[in-house]
Amino acid sequence: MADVAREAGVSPMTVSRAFKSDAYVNDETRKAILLAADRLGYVMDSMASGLSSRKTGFVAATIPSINNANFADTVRGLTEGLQARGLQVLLGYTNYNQEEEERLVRQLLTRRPEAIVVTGGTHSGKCRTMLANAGIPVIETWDLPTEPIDSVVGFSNADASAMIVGHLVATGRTKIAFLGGDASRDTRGFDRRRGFVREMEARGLDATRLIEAGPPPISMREGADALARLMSRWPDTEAVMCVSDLAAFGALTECQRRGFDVPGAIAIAGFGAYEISDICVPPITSIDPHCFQIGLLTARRIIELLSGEAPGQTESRTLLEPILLVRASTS
Amino acid sequence: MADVAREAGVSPMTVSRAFKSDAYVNDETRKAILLAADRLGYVMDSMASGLSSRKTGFVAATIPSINNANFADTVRGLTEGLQARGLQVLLGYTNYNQEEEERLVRQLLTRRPEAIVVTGGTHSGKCRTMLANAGIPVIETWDLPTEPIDSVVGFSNADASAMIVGHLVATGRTKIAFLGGDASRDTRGFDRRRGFVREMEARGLDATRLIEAGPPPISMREGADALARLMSRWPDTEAVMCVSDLAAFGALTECQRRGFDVPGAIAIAGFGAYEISDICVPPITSIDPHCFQIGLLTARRIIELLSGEAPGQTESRTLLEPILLVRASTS
DNA sequence: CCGCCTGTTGTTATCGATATCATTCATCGC
DNA sequence: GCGATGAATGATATCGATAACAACAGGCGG
Repeated sequence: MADVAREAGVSPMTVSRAFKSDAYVNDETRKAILLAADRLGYVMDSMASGLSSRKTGFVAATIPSINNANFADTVRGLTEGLQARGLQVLLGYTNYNQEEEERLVRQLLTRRPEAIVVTGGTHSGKCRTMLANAGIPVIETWDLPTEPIDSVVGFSNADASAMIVGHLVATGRTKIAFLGGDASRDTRGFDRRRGFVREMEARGLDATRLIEAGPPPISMREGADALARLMSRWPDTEAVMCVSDLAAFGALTECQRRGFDVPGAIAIAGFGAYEISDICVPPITSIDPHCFQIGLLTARRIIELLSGEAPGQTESRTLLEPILLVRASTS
Repeated sequence: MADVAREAGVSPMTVSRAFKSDAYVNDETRKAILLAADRLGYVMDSMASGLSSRKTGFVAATIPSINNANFADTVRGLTEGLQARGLQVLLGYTNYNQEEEERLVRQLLTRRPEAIVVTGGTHSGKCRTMLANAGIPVIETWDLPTEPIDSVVGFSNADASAMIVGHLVATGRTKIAFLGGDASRDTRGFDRRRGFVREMEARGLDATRLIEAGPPPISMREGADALARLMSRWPDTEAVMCVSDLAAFGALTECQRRGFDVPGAIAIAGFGAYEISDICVPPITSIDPHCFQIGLLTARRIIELLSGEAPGQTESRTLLEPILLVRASTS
C-alpha cells in the first residue's frame, strides 16, 4: 500500500480511504490512486485490514457435507445474501460428526469471523461453549433446537415427517415404514424419524417398521439396499418414507429392479425436494424445506445483528414452513 | 494472548511458541499455558498470526458451482490432502462465469492464500495476470490448458469424449448425437463437444447432431427437454452422448416417459460417474474422471511447491486417465 | 575455572492496514 | 475581514501475533 501511495503521490492513509467506498476522498485523487494500484497490480490485504479494523469480512459456516444439494443451496442463499454487505462465507464441513464439528468450529473461530452459522442444533459441550463465548452472532439452521445458543433459522423436521405420514394415510396406506440412517449422528434425520413414530402412534398405527440404512449420509445405493431388507422383512409394506430423496430414489430403483410397482404395490416418499425427485419416473413425493431461503434468511438475520438493529431475543427464531410436494410415487 | 501469558506467568512469546507444535518450549510450561488458555477460553487469532508470519494457512480454490457432486469430490480431496499440513481451503464459486471468476479471484487474493486452485484453464486476461503475478503456486485443474499459468492437475476432456464415441461405434451405432450446453461458458463442456466432433469426423461419421441444452450447468430437466428436441429433429438417432450424467439421466427419464427403449431404441452415455448413473435403471455408461484424486493430487502438488521441493517446470503437469464405465444404457 | 553448547525464555521491531486526532485550505455569512 | 464550517489529507498509535536476536541457566570438556 505504501508503494501505491508513493506512486500516486499521497499518503498511505488516503490510499486506504480510496479503497473504502464511503470515505471522504476527492474523486480525482481516488481515480489516480485506483489507477496507480492497477498499474502496480496491487491487491488489498484483507487480513491486515481485518486486524486493524476488527472486521474480517468473514462469516463462518459449517455444513454436514459439501456433497449435498440441499446444503449447497443453503450456502448459495447465504453467500448471495451476504455479498451485498461485502461479507465472504468461510465454509467447512463436519461429515455429520460432532467431534469434527468441534474441531472445525475452533479452526473457524481463529479466523475471527463476524458471525457463525452452524447446521443443526446439537453440538458437543465444548463446541456450545466456544460458540456461546465467541462474542459474535451464532445462527443455528435446519433445526429447531430446544435451547438455542442465539438465533435460529429453521423448521421442524418432525412436523414435516408428520405431513408425509398424514398424506400417506390419506391415500389409504397404513402399513408404513421409515427408512433412515443410524439414529446417533444425523440429528435432523433422527428428528424425521421421531416425527414419523410420533405421528404414526398418534394415529394408532404400527410405528415399528424402521429400517436403518447405515451411518449418514444415506446414499442412493444404501437406500436401495435398505429397501431390499425392508421388503424381505415386512413384505406387506404399503408405503415407505425415506430420510432423503436420495435414499428414496435408490429405493425406487430397487423396486424397478424387483418389479414392484410404484405406487401400485408400494408408495415411496422422500425429503428435500432434490431435482431428482421431480424428474424421475415416477416422480417422488417429497418435502421442500426451502433450502435456499434458509440461507437467505440467515444472511438477513446476520446483517440485522451486525447493524446493531433488533438484538432483542424475542425475534431470534425464524421459522420456515416446509411444503409437501405430492407426486406420482404416492398417488 | 497477553492475558493467557499473564495467567500462565510467562511472556506472550512463549505462549505463541506453545501453540506451534514444533517450537522449543518446556513440556510443563506448555501444559500450563494450554491449560491457562483453556481456562480463559482463548482461541488463537490466525489472522494476526498470518500477518506476522506471512503464512495465512489458506489455500484458495474456485469451482464453477458448489452444487455439483464432481467438484464437491475434488474439494474433499483437496481439503483432506491439505489438512495434514494445517492448510485450510477457502472456497468460492464462479457460476461458470469468467467475469465472476475474476471478481472472485481478486477477492480471494486479498486473503493472501499460500496457493490458489482454479477449475479450468480458460480465464479472462485480467484474471490470468492476477494469478500469474500473485507470487504463489497456481494450480489449474480439470483441464489441460495449452498455456498453463503454473501447475496443472487435469485430464483431456476431449480424449474422454473420444473414448465414448469409440465405445458407441464399437456397439454398432453410427447416428450419434451430442447433448451439451452453450459453447461459450463451460469450457470443459465445450472440450467434450470438441472431442466428440473430432472423433466422429475422424471416423467419417456425421458430427452435426449437436443439441444445445442452454447455459451450463445443464440440469436433469434441461437434459430431458433437450432429448425431446433431439428426437423430434433427428428421430433416427441411435445414441446420445451427454455432457454430464445429470443431463444423461434427464434424457433417460424422457425416454422412459416417451416409451423409447434404452438401450434398444437409443443408447445414452453421460460423464462424471455421479452416483445416479450407477444406480438408475438402466445404469448409464459414463466416464470417471477421478474427481477426488484431482483434489488429492492438487493438494500434494501444493505441499511440494510450498516445501520448496521440485519447483522445476518439467513436472508441472499431472495427468489423470479417465476411465470408461460401460453400463447397460449402451450395451 | 573458563568457554561453549543446549535448552528455554524474554525483548524489540515488524507484518499491512485503519482509528483517531490533527492539520490545511477554501468558502461563506455577517 | 474574520471566525466558523466542512472537505480533504496527513501523522501517529495500534490491532495480535511472530521473526530475529538477546539473555540466562545448567552441564560438559579441557
